[in-house]
Amino acid sequence: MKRRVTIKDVANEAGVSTAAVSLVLHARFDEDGNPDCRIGKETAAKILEAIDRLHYIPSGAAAQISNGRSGNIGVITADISSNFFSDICRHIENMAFDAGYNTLFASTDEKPERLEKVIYSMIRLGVDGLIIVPPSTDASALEALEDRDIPVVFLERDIPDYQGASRLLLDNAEACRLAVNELYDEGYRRIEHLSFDMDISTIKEKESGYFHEMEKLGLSSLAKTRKVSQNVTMAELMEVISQAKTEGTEAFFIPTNRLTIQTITALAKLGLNVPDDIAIVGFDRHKFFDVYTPYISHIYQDTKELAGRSFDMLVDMIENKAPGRLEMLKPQLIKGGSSIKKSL
Amino acid sequence: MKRRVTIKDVANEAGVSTAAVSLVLHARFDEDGNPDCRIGKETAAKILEAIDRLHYIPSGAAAQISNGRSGNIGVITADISSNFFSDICRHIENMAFDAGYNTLFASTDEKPERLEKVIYSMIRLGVDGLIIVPPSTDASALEALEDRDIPVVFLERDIPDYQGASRLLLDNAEACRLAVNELYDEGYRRIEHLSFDMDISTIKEKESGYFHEMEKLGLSSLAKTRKVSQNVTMAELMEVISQAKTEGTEAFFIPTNRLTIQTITALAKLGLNVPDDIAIVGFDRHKFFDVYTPYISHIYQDTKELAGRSFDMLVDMIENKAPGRLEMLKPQLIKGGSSIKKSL
DNA sequence: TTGAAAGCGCTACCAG
DNA sequence: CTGGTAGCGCTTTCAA
Repeated sequence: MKRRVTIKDVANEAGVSTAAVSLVLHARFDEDGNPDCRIGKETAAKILEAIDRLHYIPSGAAAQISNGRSGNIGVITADISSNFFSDICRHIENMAFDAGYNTLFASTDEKPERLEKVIYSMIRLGVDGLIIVPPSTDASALEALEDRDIPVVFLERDIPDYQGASRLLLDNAEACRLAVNELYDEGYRRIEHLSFDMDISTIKEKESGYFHEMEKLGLSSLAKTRKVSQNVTMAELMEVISQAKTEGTEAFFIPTNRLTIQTITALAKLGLNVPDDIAIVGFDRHKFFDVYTPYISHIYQDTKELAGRSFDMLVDMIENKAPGRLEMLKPQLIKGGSSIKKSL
Repeated sequence: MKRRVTIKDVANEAGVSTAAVSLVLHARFDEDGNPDCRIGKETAAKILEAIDRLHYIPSGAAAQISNGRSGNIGVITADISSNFFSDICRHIENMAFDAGYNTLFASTDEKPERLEKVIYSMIRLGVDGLIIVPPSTDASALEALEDRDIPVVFLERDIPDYQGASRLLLDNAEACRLAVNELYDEGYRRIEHLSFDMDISTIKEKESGYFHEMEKLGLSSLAKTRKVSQNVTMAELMEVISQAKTEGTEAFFIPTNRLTIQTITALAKLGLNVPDDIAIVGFDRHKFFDVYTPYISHIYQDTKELAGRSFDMLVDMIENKAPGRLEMLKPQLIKGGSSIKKSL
């Protein structure tokens, strides 16, 4: 069995103390090879050589235990295999890498009870901070984080009861305004809201935003929401849609990306045309939109911006002990053929 | 500043030694509440209570440092935001979770030089084993793993020069046979191979497999491969395709998922029809296929099986010191409308 | 400019 | 059945 190469081995090899090695390990060097710490240039060079020769890689665990910082940040989303979230994860991974952090990912599967377990794992592993897309508005799973003063950024969705976190949220009222008005302006009236039945801040905001807009347009009497379970089967969704079609629905505002895709699929299977049979404004972009005809009109939030700003907020909290703050992201409407004027 | 709750605090709170706490922490309990270690039922209960009261979470770092095992496995893929890989990651995450392992993810972006950095990070963090989708056939980035005898499983692609790893690979010769023959049987003759220009074992195997099949069918004179950079732009791809169309290409066998999607997109933008203008057999499934018409014929490898078998192989190596072994996965042809008989 | 040594939280061995 | 204690690899103070 091979033994781990430790800092001691390096110290021996270079004929110095472990302290010197540690110092050099964390030093930055100027162009002459001088470290920015109290170690001579020659000594430092000897040490670097020894590190190289022995293929030494310091143990993060040992470092973590002795100085309290892990250099890890955790990212908890609903599902890392979903398009929208894995995109965000990827951007965070890149930024974190450049900033010298490691990124740990985990998925909740939208199950509140998994959040607690995942947080437990992350704390066990050691994280300096966490970016979380909460699967519900329930704050109880975060107790362990509060206990430990671990900085948290809520991304895209909020847990209003949890104190001290930062938040990066989409202006959902504005998103609803854009979506509903787009359909209205193109001549649709029986505009319905189709969404998942979930206890998530954004889902709720979008629903009330929708009703609010319909009211402003004087369409309260036509306003209607249809909700499906997040595990909805294709057959069930098709049933819901044909039911709607029978009742005269003209357009759907679908405020989640996954359901947008599923609905398009269901419409295709039902042989219904977009937008002639049902017009659509969806939410978030999907690679898939590029190939589908007509192009799906959607509310767009830039994943790169989402990732970048949430990461910056987190690092600010970790490194500068910045207090939690709230930031809003402005949604954009991307127009496509799925919401163009009804041909009568 | 709040202080970490440690095993000592728990020991004090319960009035026992840290050793007792550690034992209880790792014990399993039968239905009577008896731990499977030499600790009395009452003592154990007291300890569990203390753990609960103090919201104690053990430090993985400290555990790792004292017993050498991290309980982590690493999964390195090309890009965690790609459909195919994130699917695999998700399945591994679930299995690992159930088996008591944590999963660490990282992406190489198909850049060989990033593999080395990512492996460095993983070793730093501590991993008991690694599942790797290599970005090239170059073994040099894995030196650090060899040094440390860290078990490795290559998934889907191989690095033939690296000794001692396990491998779970697709039978690419069979995949090519299925794909080319499907097109041949449907009446296509000018079947071309469209792929990325990359130094990856599977890409090369698929290319030679394609030529081999064309030869067996007596179509050597028509066999042709077109290669594009993995960063190909839509404009470039469209150019390649219209060029091919001009030259009389009837069908493409596209042995990577991403390029399959990109090609479909390009065809749509060029106003070319599938399969009448160009027939297609792609590789790997994409959610997107469900909505696209015609359904894209493709070679299918089950991500869940890929994930499950590679994870099992890895755990076997970690826990039973099993030697590296090679396993093959049989591809399947899923028939869709994208390869049906040419209408003359 | 450098080294010695005291912990960090935990496990595992050994003595009771 | 239980507790004391010596490390694990690293960082960081304190002395030299």
